[in-house]
Amino acid sequence: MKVTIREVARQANVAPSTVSRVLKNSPSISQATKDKVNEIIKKLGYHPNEIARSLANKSSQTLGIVMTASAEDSFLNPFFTQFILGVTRYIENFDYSLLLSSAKNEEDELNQISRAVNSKRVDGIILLTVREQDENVKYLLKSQFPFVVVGRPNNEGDIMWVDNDNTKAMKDVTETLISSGHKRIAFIGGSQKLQVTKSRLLGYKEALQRHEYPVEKDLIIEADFTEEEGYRATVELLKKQRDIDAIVTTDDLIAYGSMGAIKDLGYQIPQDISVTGFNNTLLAPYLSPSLTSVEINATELGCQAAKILLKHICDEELESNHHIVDTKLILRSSTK
Amino acid sequence: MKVTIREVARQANVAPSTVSRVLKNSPSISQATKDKVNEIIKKLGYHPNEIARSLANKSSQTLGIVMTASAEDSFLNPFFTQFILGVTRYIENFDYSLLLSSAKNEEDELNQISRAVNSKRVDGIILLTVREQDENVKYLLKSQFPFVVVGRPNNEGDIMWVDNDNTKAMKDVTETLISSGHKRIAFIGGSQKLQVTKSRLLGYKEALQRHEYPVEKDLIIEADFTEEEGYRATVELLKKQRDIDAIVTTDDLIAYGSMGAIKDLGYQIPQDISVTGFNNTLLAPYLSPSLTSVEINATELGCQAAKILLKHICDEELESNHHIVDTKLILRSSTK
DNA sequence: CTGAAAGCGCTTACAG
DNA sequence: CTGAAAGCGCTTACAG
Repeated sequence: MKVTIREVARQANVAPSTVSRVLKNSPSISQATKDKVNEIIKKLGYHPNEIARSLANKSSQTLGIVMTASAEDSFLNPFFTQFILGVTRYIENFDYSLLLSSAKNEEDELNQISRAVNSKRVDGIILLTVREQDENVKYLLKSQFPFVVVGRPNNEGDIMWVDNDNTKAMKDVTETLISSGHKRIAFIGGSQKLQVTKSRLLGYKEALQRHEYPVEKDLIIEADFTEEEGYRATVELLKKQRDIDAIVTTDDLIAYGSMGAIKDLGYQIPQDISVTGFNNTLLAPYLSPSLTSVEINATELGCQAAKILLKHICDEELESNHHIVDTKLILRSSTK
Repeated sequence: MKVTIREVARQANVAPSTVSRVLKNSPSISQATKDKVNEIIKKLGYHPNEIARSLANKSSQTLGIVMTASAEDSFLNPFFTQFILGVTRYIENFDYSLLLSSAKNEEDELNQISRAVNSKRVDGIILLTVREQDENVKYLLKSQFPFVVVGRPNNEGDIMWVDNDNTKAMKDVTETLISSGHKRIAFIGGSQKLQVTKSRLLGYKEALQRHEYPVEKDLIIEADFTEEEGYRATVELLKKQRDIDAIVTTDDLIAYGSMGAIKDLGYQIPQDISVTGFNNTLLAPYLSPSLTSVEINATELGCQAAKILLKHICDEELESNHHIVDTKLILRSSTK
């Protein structure tokens, strides 16, 4: 037999509204009544129906995440799982849940998002990516629906976001290489249209300039986030240029491809050329040589994204509309 | 201004119940009325409130998954992400959603599960693991709540499950090695208390017996699912035994550790000793030599788990209480 | 083919 | 300190 608030009320000889107040531990209820009601609750094993609660409260106590097409195929990256873990860990303290949906492709993302928004099943949404002209962001802004994005958006002021300090992270990498004696450092990054590439490239340049190294255009090269592209870019680089003694990349997979090219061209890692990755994926410790990379702390990003979004939803004061999560350079055998 | 079914009804000059029927495309509504109502729905951008729907229907149109403690820390395994993807892809065709929660540890799992059950927020639950004496399973059984588990349970008859045919998979691996001329094949597996280890060990034995190879106790060794344990087990094996020319393992990480030990002891892979992994993790293609492994099709497992559970929830006829997902042996350079 | 009414299981403003 | 009533936004059995 199903037990509802009415049944509890009946057996406790009180009104349903009283039971409801006991449930939220309202100060206006006498201790005696609370004890009596709680006893019946326990006896009957009563648990409130959260659907009914959501309807009455007009709040689903749920956040939503749409797995984007791009997030899916990069299974190499533990990012998604770790991020989710950070989110769930944080929100369960507030009795919030996480609703997940997956988009088949880029266009499908908007469907998933609008469904989540319109169905009233979530109180807020976390976007795992931001694009240059982001339709998802535009839609959410127009709908005045609470959301937070992962990654630094163009129009920073308007929306909430969490991200690493990519510029600082890449500056660290480059400066570490400089201080260990590397003289000519190349940069292989993703599309320079991406904000994340821009930021990391900037960090690379800042480090060079700070140490009065020239910034050479020919040492900066674009590659997609694949092994093949890392390989291609590295071959291109090493065929034309001499004296390169380090290559920094913006992704472990690019670095892996790069390492393959370096070996194939007869160089040794790190004796002749040092290589660094980014994102500290599962791969990094298992490559040979193991790959120096940058840990981005995805769990912490998830936690902070949830935190900022939840605060906004609960109308709490936000000190800032964003949060920067620290990175950590993990030194391994691919650098000297 | 929020738009509800009442507002649509008012503007269309019909009753809310009629709008509701139009929404589910009830055959008892005239086409003229449907057209009229649909026009208003479109004009107002009306979307039903799914929370209210759930309450009225007593169905949340949602499945739940609890991330177990063990699932979390094996980030090497893309299993979780792929599985989730399979689930979401399948259920969205039925307008179902996926609710995710994470357990801090083994005991916390039951909390998460009972919360999901009692809150009425999910119509069914997917368990990512089954244990020997599984409290979660007991609880769900007692609650008469729909659920499906990943992995073959002890009391197969009672509950729904999806799994690979681990026995067949390992038999394939072993027979492939036999047919390529390997003479003395060792087995390193996880705890023999685990059903999955038992099944894989059985496959190994069946292959040997079928080809009239002796089953030697000394060639079968237990190790945890870590690199270190794979290393330890392999050293133990190779120190005591001669003429081993292949080692099959039940996990890529064990295989990775094993490969390290083989190299350190001065043997070549695969010339002297072939090695195989299992689960075809992200690692496998990137190791040197790249690792032969067994693809378990986690996405398909997720899809089938969702399918069987959804059918049960919808009271559809189930041909079977379980589903076996095919595995695929991926041959790479670690075997000859 | 359509509508009025009751109900899903809660919450909360109001009254006492 | 507590209760009766109305409401959250839907659905569906019943009546016509």
